[in-house]
Amino acid sequence: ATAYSMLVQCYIQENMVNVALKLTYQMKSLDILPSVGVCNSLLGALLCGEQIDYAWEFLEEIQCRGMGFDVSIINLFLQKYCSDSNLRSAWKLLMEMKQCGISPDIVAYTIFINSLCKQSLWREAVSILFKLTAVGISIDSVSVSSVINGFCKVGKMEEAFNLMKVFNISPNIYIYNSLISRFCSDGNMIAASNMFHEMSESGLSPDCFCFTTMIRGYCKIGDMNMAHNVLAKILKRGIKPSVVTYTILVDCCCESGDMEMAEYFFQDMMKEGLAPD
RNA sequence: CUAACAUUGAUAGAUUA
Repeated sequence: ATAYSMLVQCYIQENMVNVALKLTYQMKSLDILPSVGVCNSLLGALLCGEQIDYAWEFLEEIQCRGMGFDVSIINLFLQKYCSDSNLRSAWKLLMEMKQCGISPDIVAYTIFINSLCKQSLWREAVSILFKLTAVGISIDSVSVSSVINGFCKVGKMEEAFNLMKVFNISPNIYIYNSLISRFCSDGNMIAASNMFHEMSESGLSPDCFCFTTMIRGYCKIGDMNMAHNVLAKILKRGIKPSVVTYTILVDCCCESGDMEMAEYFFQDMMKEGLAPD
């Protein structure tokens, strides 16, 4: 069974999903049941590659054979609906899974909540959070950060801070980055850098996303020195900058007509082994 | 039964008739 599982995983990584699928069916005919992990990777790959019919077919097979069937598998389908903005089907699935004896977990609800926020339905998102606490599902920082990000995107900062208080969540780097990102968009680099320091001082290590957000902020107010500074900090810390990091810098230089600087950042990106997109 | 591994959710840039 382990050998089969590893093979399947490898085929998926090599983008040979169909081979992996066949192999899994072969396992079943030998009465070897693939684990939940294997089913998950396979379904994830199928849904990602828009081979949705195969995915459903495989799901049925999973149910019939009594293979590892749990909430994480359903969550993949939920995620698929939500990334297609098909909230109605997602909600239907949430309801139906209960009837199959699988109760949605915080991950399932977070997928849905996140999708609500993306469509500016914050009230609904928050009300689900409250309902969950009422039925004894504990709210984690991921679910809250999803809503906070939604609030930050539209500048509802008070609501964002409030939510943290209400659910007694201390900010992690995702939450900090959402907040900082708002300040950067507003060109308020004083607030942004204060937040950034607060984050570092509370023992969290900012990642490439956080630094990139700061770079975007400094670029926005035309402070290329500080932007450059932040980039230097990233490299010094041994964090890998991304294509996005450099794109922001190059874009900013181009806009201000400083082609020399733009060229410099572009070359630097290549040196880091990053391919422009 | 235990352990290990694998699997599902949140954050940054650019594209607009």
